Amino acid sequence: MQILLAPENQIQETKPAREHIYEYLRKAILNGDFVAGTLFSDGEVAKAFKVSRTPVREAVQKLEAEGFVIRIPQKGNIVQGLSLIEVAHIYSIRKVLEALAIRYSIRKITPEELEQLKHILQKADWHIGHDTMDELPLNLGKCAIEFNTVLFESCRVPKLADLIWQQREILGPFRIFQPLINEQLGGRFKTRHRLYEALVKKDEKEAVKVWEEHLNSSFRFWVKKRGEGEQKDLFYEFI
Amino acid sequence: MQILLAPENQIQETKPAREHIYEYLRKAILNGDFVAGTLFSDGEVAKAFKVSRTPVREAVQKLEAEGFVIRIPQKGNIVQGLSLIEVAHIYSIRKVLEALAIRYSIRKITPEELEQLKHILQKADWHIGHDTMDELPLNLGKCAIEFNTVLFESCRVPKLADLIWQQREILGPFRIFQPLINEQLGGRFKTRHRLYEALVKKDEKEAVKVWEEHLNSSFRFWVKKRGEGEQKDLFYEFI
DNA sequence: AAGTGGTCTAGACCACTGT
DNA sequence: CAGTGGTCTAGACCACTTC
Repeated sequence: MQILLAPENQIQETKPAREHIYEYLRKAILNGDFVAGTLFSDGEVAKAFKVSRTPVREAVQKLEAEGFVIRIPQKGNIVQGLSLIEVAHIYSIRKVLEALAIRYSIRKITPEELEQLKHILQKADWHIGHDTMDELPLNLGKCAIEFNTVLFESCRVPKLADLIWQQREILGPFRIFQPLINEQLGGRFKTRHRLYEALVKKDEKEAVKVWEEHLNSSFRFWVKKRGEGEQKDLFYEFI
Repeated sequence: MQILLAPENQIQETKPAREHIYEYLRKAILNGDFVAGTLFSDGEVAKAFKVSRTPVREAVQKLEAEGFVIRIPQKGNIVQGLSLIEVAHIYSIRKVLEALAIRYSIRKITPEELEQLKHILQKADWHIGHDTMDELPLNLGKCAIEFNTVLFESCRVPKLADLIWQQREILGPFRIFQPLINEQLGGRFKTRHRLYEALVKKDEKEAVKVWEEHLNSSFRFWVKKRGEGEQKDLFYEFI
């Protein structure tokens, strides 16, 4: 795989090598540096990282378990891509999981967490008012992640939060976020404001509805961005 | 861990050793042979299986990723138990995931699959009519698994089916099934009959409702079986 | 200081691929 | 039948614990 450049970030930390490798490969896939369909072997990676093949194999096994990579017996590892249909499926799964999380949050969120959410929203508003067009997407992205982190923690169901992040990460946080922000700017945070209000009022129906709409529009954006005329088939795939 | 007996099933197949070990440990945990809280090290297992520590480590890493085991840095691996609260969470997650699968199935199930489901139900009825009390639980259990397999395949969303089986397996298929069958015998399959009818009629609301009730009663059974007076706290945990 | 556990390396071995 | 890829072993090394 000529794609993989030797990583300068060979920061010798205390973390096990397989974790470095795992994170490096995962990021590369999510960023799209590592194009879907690319074939690579453990040996190549081992050489690039100057380690033996064992830690690489372990890293790749983890990636395989999470669906980022497919290991084909005597061929090598293939970077997994996502068809639009699979994206639709993931969004459908996210809708039910995140709706469940919100229903838990309504019951369990603490006043402190509500305060934190409010604070993050204020920060986002400040950025919208003061940032240059260059900085804004990045900062707003950070705020969104902070908001979601607090939100999904507040449900107090760790396993559910894990599942949600797992699904979210498959979609790749970076690939889509920049242009999404540019296009929909404030909209993203208006829905978060509405969600916040619903959480304060403990209005479960409204909270779930807001968030589902949020995800619907997020998915519509995906379709628009890389729909290859196949939108019609998606009717049965996104529910 | 004095618990682990040397496995007689050292069936030298073509499968990698780590898979054998993974499956062995996983089954042992699910069966309850491997009591929650047990501490063990890779080395012990390696010795018991007469392999080196590398494949064991890889097997345990996989178990850790799936939440069956926790690896504690300089201590060893601990078999993960489930509190009743966590069981409640898993049932809540299962409800939304399986409901989604059924909504997909309503749209996508093929006539052949409906035929298969019908056939499995007939087989189950036959067992209820003809089996001895000894055989019945096992056979009915097999039918249930067959039914579920066809059902969750029929949604045509592989990732969703994976997630569902993953959640189901955490609960341990064996630990609970025997007594459950004995107690509720035909009831389990009455709900499956009703689900089948709803699928035929493409009645989404009814299908989802039937299945959610099915899971509710399944969870109630868990609580009854090992509720340690903490039922009250569960009110907020199972939704 | 000895012991235990975790990680990695080097290299052997085997299975499959592809001329 | 050489080449590549996947798996495992033996053993070294290091970190942390325990006495």
